[in-house]
Amino acid sequence: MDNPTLPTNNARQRSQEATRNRLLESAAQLFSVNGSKKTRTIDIARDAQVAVGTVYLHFKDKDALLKEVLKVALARLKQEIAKYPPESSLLVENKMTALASFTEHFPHLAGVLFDGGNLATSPGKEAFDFLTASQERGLLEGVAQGYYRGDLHSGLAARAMVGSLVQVLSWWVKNPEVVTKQEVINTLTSLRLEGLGPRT
Amino acid sequence: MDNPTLPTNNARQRSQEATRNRLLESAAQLFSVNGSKKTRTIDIARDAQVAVGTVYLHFKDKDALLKEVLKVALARLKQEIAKYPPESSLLVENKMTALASFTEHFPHLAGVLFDGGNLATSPGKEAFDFLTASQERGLLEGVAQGYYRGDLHSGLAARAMVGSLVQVLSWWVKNPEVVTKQEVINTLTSLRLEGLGPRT
Amino acid sequence: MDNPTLPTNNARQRSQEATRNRLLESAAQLFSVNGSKKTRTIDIARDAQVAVGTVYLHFKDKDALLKEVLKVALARLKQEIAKYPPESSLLVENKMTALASFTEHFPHLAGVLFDGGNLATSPGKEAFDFLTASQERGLLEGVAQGYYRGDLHSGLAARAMVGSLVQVLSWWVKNPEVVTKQEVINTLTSLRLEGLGPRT
Amino acid sequence: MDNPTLPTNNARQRSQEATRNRLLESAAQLFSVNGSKKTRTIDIARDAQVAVGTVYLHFKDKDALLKEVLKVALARLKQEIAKYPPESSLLVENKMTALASFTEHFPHLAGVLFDGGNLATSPGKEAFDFLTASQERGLLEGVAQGYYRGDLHSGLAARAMVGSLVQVLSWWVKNPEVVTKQEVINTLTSLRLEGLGPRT
DNA sequence: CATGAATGAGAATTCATTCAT
DNA sequence: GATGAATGAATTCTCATTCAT
Repeated sequence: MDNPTLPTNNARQRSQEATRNRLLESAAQLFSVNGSKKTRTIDIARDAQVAVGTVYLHFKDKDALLKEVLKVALARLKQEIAKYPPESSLLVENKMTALASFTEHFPHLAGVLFDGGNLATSPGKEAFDFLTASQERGLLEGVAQGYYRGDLHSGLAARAMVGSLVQVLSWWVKNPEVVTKQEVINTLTSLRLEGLGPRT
Repeated sequence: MDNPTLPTNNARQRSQEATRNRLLESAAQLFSVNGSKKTRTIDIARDAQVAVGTVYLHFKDKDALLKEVLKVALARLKQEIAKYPPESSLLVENKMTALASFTEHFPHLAGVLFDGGNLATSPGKEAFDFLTASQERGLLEGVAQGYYRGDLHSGLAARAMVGSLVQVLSWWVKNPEVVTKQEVINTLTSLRLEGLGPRT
Repeated sequence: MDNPTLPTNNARQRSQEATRNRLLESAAQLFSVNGSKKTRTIDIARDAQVAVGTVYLHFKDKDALLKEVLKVALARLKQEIAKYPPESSLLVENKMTALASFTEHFPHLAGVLFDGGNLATSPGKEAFDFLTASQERGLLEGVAQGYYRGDLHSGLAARAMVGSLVQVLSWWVKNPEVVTKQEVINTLTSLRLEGLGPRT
Repeated sequence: MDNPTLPTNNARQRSQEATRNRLLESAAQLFSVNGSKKTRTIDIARDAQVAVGTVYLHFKDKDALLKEVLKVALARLKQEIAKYPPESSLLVENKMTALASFTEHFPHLAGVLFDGGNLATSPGKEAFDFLTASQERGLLEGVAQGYYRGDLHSGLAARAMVGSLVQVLSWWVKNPEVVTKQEVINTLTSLRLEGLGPRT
């Protein structure tokens, strides 16, 4: 009943996938700390405990590896956001919590995704556009339902919001002990809703 | 009164300085578009219409050139801010206007200064810290005087504010025709003061 | 009479040999099209529908595979020539027919055997020397018997003859529809015997 | 009247061109002896007494260098052929002399140009086609004027002739001491005109 | 001072070969 | 025997920096 080749193949496949994942993780970590340009492929390989050639077995070249990291990061981010029911998307706090959780669970992915330098690549742009579009959509919906003010340029406001998110989260990645997750969420949420104006 | 050598020297000095300035401008432009790591020194030289060697006549190395660009950018930004009386520093609109004017007049410098990748380098850090500290100081003052709410983590809030500034302005640099300067100022100002909450 | 293991062994042996032959064929084809240096072992394996490792089960290394291909090619060529009675070896037309038949039946082998690049390697040299020596021998015999002119440098003439053979046949391999086998044979034969001079 | 910059520029230009030529020569020599694939760029650089980087200063990559060598070779060959008056193009001996002279004066270029492996590249193909077309044209003209027989497939015959030329000349490059230039010319000429048939 | 060809250390990439499964 | 992921030496190619003119 057992074909002697199948288990082997499965084991191989599993180990291959494990190697690929290790490479993605190592790359994410090193890219997020030093930037992709300053990270040498050999360092990624070493960190993942494989030979240099193995990097090229799994990814066409260094750039393809970066793109794949960004792709994974975006997927994980979407996953995290999807945990909240879509009808609650207007609740700013939920969105901020999702973003903070993503950053908390996948700090390296966040570090790469929120890195300004990577936003120039196509998957980086896609990620950035996803965030901006998502913010703009939320803004427009809120305006339509009377929750938000309608006098702002939506594209500009969306960009401003993404800017603060990205800035705060990428800083938090590197300084996780300075503030708590809750503080991050609270600050982003209330700044967004009320700005700096005094509580009424 | 005229010494035949003096004009030559002056002319030389002037042309020398002109070359240096052209190099700074070319570097700023290229750095702002492609990032410093991806910009080759030979491209800067070409853009400034000089030989590669000339770059090294004016700057110790590529890194020194980047530092100088950031230094100039920061100086120009401070200059712009200094145009407003210090006692009015609390007026958010003035600050935003200064930032927008800086971006308008020196788009390439803004592009470099507000680039996430460059903010990580040591001279970039100084610029970033200046911005953050300036925001945080403004925030704390405002809180002390009762204008601003006092329940936010000041470092976090400052970073969020810098994030939206940087994001909006660096986007505006690349899309100057989409929104007017006044829209940029208004959006940043009212988002900061009132957030997305509906007008009362 | 039949041992249950024997058929298995025979089957194995047969499949083993089949694999080896597939590898030789794939190698011949790829070598003949792209040259051995530009052909990757993995491509040979893929073409033969086996894993890379299998190549090394049948051949010590890539070079041994090339040598084997050339050896097989030379053997097949000799086989084809042997179909004609030795006493008729002087009949140029017979030789040409043998060469054309070899090329027709084993185009890939001909492609490898007649490839200038491969003729430089040690096993290629053997093949090339066989061809040249065979031509030279024929020439000298013909001279001795008064059929051929005796004023040519035999080595040089032999080389020239091999050159035209190789050139024409390797071109024919790639353009089989342009000329018929008979045209190839006729052209080679009469060019050899009479040159371009007008018929008397 | 003398601009102090001009002499410098000229000297520079001359030295640059000299370096480029040295690189072309070294490449031709090494390619012709070992083939382009087995020749390392660093060896070319060493042979030309420059650093590796210099190779890439003058040629986009290794392949561009090979193509340039082939281009130069073809140009020189045409030059040699052009030394004879066009109306004498029917004189086979003149053509053979031109080819032999080219081979004699530029053995490395001949070695590369007549290498089967290089005929796959576009400039190699161009060179080969030039030779074949030139042979075919001569053949057709000769037939028209009644000098040559008209019963051969011209394309096939042209290829056969190119084959013997290339073979003989590339062999002569590597064995210059075995036969004299005159023997080469005589053999090629009379084989072409009369074949192996006995003198009448 | 300015030039730009040359340098060469350093990084990316390839691919024949191995070996654990 | 067969497999194909992994290896790493070997090679190509890049680019900041120098220095003779």
